[in-house]
Amino acid sequence: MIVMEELDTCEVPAVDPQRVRRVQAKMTGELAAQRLAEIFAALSDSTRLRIVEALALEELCVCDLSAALGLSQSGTSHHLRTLRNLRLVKHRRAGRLVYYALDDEHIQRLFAQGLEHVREEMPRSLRAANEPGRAAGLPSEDGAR
Amino acid sequence: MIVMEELDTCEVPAVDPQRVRRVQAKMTGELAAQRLAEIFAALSDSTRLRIVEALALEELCVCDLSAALGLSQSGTSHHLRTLRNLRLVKHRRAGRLVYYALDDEHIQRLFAQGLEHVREEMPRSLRAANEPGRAAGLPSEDGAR
DNA sequence: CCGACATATGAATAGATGCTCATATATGGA
DNA sequence: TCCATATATGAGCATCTATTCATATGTCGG
Repeated sequence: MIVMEELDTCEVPAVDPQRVRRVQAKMTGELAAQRLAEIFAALSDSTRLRIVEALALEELCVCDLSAALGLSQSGTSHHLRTLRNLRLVKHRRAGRLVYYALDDEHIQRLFAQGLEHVREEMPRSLRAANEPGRAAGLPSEDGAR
Repeated sequence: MIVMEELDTCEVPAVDPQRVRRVQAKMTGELAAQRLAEIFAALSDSTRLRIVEALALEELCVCDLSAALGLSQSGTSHHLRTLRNLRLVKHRRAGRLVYYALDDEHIQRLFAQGLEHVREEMPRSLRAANEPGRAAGLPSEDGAR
């Protein structure tokens, strides 16, 4: 039916055309793939992942988030914008502060699911993960008060 | 205990030091975050996502995969290497052909979970997703046989 | 062993991305 | 209104990444 002139667009001859067609018929399509890729891209940066993990624990304002992860204010804000644009986080103002939180549980589940996979592959290296008490240059007990 | 000299490493004053410490204590740590980021990075490309989706449907050799998605042989191979390096796909030889498949269900679940999220956000645009019968330049019914 | 086919890989290039510095916006208090 | 604080944003730079082209490796049939 369709075109047919452009059979070998990709110059690759199919070994099993039936299988090829079967797969194509079930594929979701470029559009959704691109949208999904954007979401995974947002999670493809370790810094942003840590932000997501922190926000999964509790709502945080930008400065506390920066402090907790040892990031610059600017960098934190840029990352938050990325997450915001994809509606992965939501925010609310409280005076001059802006509190961020995960927008829904989907991302949290994605994160959890991924972590589960990682844990299986890093049996021992995971041990070194949860460091003592500080992860960056945080106020340790009496830093700021 | 620990260092303490470097309190304001990030130059950002914490609003609620207690909350900051609480979050830090529960964080997984850079290491796991980086590993996880690598995995999400592998899924952050729409082409690779389509490869994953195709392989989730059924095992495919490189040429059929290329044909199904309309990709060049070289490009397909490069992407497969990326996925292979992260142990997201496994492969087996069958003569000159090499068949690829997802390595475990973790990735499939990640993909499915992500797609679920996307579907919620794209109620109507999703309709245009599953195109007629061809997605690339595939053999249409009698192309190669 | 040789030619054909399937896959893998290296190099080169164009485009995307994270980080930092400087600055803009917004809110609250004097 | 003016200043201080909290956050957002734009520009510039160094780095990474996807894609393509050329070529290498590996397997089968003769």
